[in-house]
Amino acid sequence: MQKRALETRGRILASAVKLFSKSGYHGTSVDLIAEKSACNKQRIYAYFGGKAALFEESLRHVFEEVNRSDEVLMNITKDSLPDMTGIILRHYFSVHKAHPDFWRLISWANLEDEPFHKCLKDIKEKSYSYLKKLYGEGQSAGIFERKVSFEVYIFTIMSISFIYYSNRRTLSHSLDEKLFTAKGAENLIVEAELLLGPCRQQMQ
Amino acid sequence: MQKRALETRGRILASAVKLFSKSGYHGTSVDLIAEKSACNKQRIYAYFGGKAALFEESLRHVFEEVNRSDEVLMNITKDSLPDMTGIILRHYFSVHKAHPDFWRLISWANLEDEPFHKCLKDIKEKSYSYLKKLYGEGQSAGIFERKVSFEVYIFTIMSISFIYYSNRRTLSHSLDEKLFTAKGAENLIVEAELLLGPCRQQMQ
Amino acid sequence: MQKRALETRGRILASAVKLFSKSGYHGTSVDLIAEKSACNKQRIYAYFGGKAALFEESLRHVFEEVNRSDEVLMNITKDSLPDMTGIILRHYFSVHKAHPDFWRLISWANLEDEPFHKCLKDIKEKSYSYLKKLYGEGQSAGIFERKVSFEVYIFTIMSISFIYYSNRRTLSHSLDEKLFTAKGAENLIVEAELLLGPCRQQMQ
Amino acid sequence: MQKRALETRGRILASAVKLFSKSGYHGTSVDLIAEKSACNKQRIYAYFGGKAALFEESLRHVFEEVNRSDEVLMNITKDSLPDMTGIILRHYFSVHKAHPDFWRLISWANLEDEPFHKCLKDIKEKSYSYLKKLYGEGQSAGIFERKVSFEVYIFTIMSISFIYYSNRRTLSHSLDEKLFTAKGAENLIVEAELLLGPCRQQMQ
DNA sequence: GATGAATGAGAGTTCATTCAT
DNA sequence: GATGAATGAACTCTCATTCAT
Repeated sequence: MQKRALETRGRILASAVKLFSKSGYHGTSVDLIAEKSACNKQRIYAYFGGKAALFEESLRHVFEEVNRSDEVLMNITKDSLPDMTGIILRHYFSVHKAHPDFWRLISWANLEDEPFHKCLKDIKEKSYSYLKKLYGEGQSAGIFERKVSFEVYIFTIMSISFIYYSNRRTLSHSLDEKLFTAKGAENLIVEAELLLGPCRQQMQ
Repeated sequence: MQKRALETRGRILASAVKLFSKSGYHGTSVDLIAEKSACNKQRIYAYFGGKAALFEESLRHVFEEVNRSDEVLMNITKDSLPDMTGIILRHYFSVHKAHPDFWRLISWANLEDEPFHKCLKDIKEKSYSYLKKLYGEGQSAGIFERKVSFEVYIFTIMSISFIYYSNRRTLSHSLDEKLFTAKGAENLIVEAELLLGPCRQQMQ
Repeated sequence: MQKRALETRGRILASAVKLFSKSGYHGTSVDLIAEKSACNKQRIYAYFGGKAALFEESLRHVFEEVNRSDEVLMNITKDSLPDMTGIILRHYFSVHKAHPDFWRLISWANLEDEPFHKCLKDIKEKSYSYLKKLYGEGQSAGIFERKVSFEVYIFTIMSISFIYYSNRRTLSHSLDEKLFTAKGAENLIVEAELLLGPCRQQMQ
Repeated sequence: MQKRALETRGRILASAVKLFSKSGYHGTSVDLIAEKSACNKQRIYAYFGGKAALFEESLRHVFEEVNRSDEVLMNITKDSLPDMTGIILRHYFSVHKAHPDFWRLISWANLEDEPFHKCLKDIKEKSYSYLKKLYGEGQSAGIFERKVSFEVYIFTIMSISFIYYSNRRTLSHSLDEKLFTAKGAENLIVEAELLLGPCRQQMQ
C-alpha cells in the first residue's frame, strides 16, 4: 500500500470511529463518512469492503487502542495490593471518560442485530491474566475475600465504570444527579473501594 | 377515542416496542411497524405524531411496566434486611431477563443523538425511596456499611444486573464464558451479595 | 386499485416496455423509466416489486398482446389451405414489423442470465393448436408433405420471420442487403412459400 | 508489442469474449474483465481503448474464428450436391452448439443501441460465394428449385440453426419441448432437408 | 509494461412523511 | 377511523474512466 493510500485509509477509519460512535451503524451514512474523511466514497469500499466491515474495523481499532492503555495496570505490584481496587477503578473511569468511542461502539455492537461483536473474538486482554494472578495473591494474603472470585470482582468493577458513562442519561432521571458530577464520581470510587475490598475487617 | 382506535393504537405500540427494541431507532422503519401491527402507516402519524414520538412512547411504556413490577420490592420488611441485597439482585436479574425490551430500549436511548431519554424525566420510581429508607435503617442496625451511601449501593446493584445482560456479547470474549450460564448468574449473585453487604464482620 | 393508480401503473408499464425493448434490462435504469412515465421512482417498487419483476411484466404484456393479434390466424379455413403458408408468413412478418418490442424483449430475455423467460411458462398460444389441426388436414389432402411435422413447419416459419428482423443488422453484412428492403421481404416470403409447401408436385 | 504484452492482451480478449457473451455489454463490468484476466484494469484501456472497443474486438474475434471453421464447407464437391443442404445444416448446428459465444455476441450486438455490428462490415465470408456457385450449378442440374434464390436458401438455413439455439428458452414454452432434445435436433435437420431441397420430385 | 489510487456520476432500493379518498 | 397514492431525499454500492507511480 502506498503512502497516499495509507493516509486515506487512516482518515476513513478515524472518521468512521467518530461517526459510528456518535450515531451508531444505522445512524451513520457512508456518504457522511466519505465527506468527513475528505475522500471518495468508493475508497471506503476499496479499502474496507463495505459499511459493515468498516464498522467492525472501527470497533477493533478502538478496542486495541484501549487494550494498549490497559497495560499500565501491569505496573501494579504486590506492595500496592491494598490499593488495587482503587487503581483499577480510577484507571477504568479515566479510560471511559477519555474514550467515549470505546464504550459507545461496544454498546452499539451489543445491541445491533448484526453480529459485529464477533470481530473481537481473537482480541486478548493481556492485563486480565496479570490482574487475576495478583488478585489470587491478595486472597492468600487475606486482602481480598476468598469467597469472591476474580471474575466477579473484575466484572463488578467493569460494570460500575461502564454504566456510569453509558447509562448516565437515563440513570440521571432515576438516581441523584449529583452522582454524575466530578465529585460524585470520586465519591462513587471511594465507596466502591469499600465494597470491593480489601476486606474491611483487615482495615480495623 | 373509540374502541377500534384504541386497539389499533395498542397494536402499534406493541409492535413498536418489539421492533425498536430489536433494531433501534434508525434500524426500524415506519413501514415495518405498520406492517407488523396490521394497520395503515398513516395511523402511526395520527396516533403518535411521528417516528420519534413513537419511540419515546415505547420507551415510557416499558419503563412504566417495569416500574410496576418493581413494586414487589416494597414487600421487603425490616426483618429481612440481611437478605435485602440478594432479594434486590435476584429481582433485577429476573426483570432484565424477562424484559429484554427494557434494557435494550434504555441502551438505544442512551446512545442516540436525539434526546429520547428526556421523556423519562417525570417518571418516578416509588420503590427507590422505600428501599432508601430501609437501607438507612439497615445502616443504623450495623447491617450495612455506614460509609457506603444508598446511591452507590443501588447503583452498583443496577450496574451488575444491567451489564450482565446488555454487554454479554462483548464481555463473553473477554471474561470467562461460564459467567453467562445459569449457574454463572447464580454464582455472580451469591458473590455480589458478599461484596454488597450485609457487613462481613456481622456474619462471623 | 384506484383509478389514479391504474393510470400510473399503466404509464410505468408502457415506458418499461419501450425502454427495456430499446436498451435491454441492464441498459435501462429505473430512474429513466420513472422519468418517462412521469411518476415517482418509488411507485415502480410499490406496483411491481422491483426492476426484474417489471421486466417480466413487460415481457408478458407484449407477449399477450401479440398472442391476441395471432388469433386472426384462426380465421383460416380448409378452403384456403393452399395459401396457409403465405398467410402465416405474411402475418408473422407484419406482426414483427409492427411490434419490434415483441422480438426485442424476447431476444433480451433469451440472452439474459436471469431466467426472465420463465414468466412465460403459463402463456398459451391458442392459434397453435388450431393451425396444427389444419396442417394435419392439409397433409391428408396431399397439400403438405407428410414427412414434415407441424412443429418443424411452424418452427421454420417463425425462424425466418424472427431472424429477418432480429438479426438484420449483422446479416446485412453477410448477405445481399437487398434482402432487407420491402421488395426483398416480399420476395423472401414468396420463395419461402415455395419451400414450405404446398407440395411442389401438386402445383404442376 | 512484447511477448508479455501479447499474452496479457490475449487473456483480456478471452475473458471479454466469455463475459460479454454471457452477460452482454451493459451486464459486464470492466472490473470483472480485469479480474478474470488477472491484469490491471488500466491495461484494458491501454490495449483496446475502452469498453466499447473491446466489445467490438470480441465480436470480430469470434466471428473470424467461426468464419475459419466455415471453410470446411468449401470441401463440398459437385458430386455431393444432393446432400449439400444436410451438410450445411449439420455444420451450422454443430458450430452454434460449439460456439455459443458466437450467436450470443451476435444477438447482443443486434440488440444494443450502440452500432457494434458496424465492426463487421469488412468481414467477408469466403464460403458464401463458393456455396452460391455450387447452388447455381445445382439449380441448373434440377437439384435445387430454380425459383428459390441462393439468398433465400441460405437465409432459411441460417435462420433455423440460429434460432434453434438463440431462442430456445422462450420457444420451449410455445413449441413441443422435444424439439430441443438431441433427437429433436436430428429430426429437425432431416425434415428441413426435405423442405429445402433437393427437389422432392427428383427423389422419387 | 504494469500497478495502485482516485474520481464523479449513477445504479437499484428504501426512507419518513403528506395528501386525497 | 382508516386506507391507498404519491413524493423527494436518502440509502448502500458499483460504474467506466483517468491519473500518478
